[in-house]
Amino acid sequence: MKEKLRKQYEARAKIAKAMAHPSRLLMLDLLQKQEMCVGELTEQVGADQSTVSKHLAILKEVGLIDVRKAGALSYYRVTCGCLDGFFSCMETVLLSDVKGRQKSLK
Amino acid sequence: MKEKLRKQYEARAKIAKAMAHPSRLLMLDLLQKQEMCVGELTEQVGADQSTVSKHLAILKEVGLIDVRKAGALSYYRVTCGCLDGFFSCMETVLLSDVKGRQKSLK
DNA sequence: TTTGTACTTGGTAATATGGCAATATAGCCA
DNA sequence: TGGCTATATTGCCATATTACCAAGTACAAA
Repeated sequence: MKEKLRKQYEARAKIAKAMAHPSRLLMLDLLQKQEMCVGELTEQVGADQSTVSKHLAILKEVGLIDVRKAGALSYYRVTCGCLDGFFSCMETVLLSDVKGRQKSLK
Repeated sequence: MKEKLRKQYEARAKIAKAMAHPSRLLMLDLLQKQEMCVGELTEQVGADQSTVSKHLAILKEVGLIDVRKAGALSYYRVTCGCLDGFFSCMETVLLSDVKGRQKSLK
């Protein structure tokens, strides 16, 4: 059954796609350190509140973040503890990419 | 200097974006196990060869893969060894997401 | 040089994404 | 209830992605 594999890659791609935006990466980074409400995030990100809300919906949709509602406030936080691995791997790729480009310039 | 941080998130987002497609994830998975030429990948992915070639260019652009040319053939391979961490984290998110959804249905 | 194989690149149409403004919804307090 | 604050949703537009076909390049064998 090859169908199942394809669906698995699609599911993974959704997660990667959810992370494929600088604002959302910043938000994940912030929310990993501590939970924050939309207003705080909006200030940090520096975009329109509606835009931030949309980004949050995307991250929540794939399960990367979760909400806790307290009155009129929505506190978001990261659900998984493995994001640091993601980020450090990205840094590795970025660094080796720089090295690779330098080598190819010689 | 907040500018520098923003650029870092943009750089990371490019990597995430490069991975944000099921075919490219499959290709990364395959190329991590062994290097392959475009023809072999095309067969595995099941898309047009030009499409596969473009996906490869995207992955190469961000430094996730590298080429080795042997005559008329182009052998691609993954450059970094930390992709397994990526994939397993994605699985974690997917699993916890399923659990979360089940819980919210109760 | 001609022919064939292996890739890559350019063109194009369909679809998806990202941003802001405007509007809607929800909780709180007077 | 009415008004205020905090979020979420919707509409619309500009831009980005993706896929395929067609055309182009590169290497190799004849």
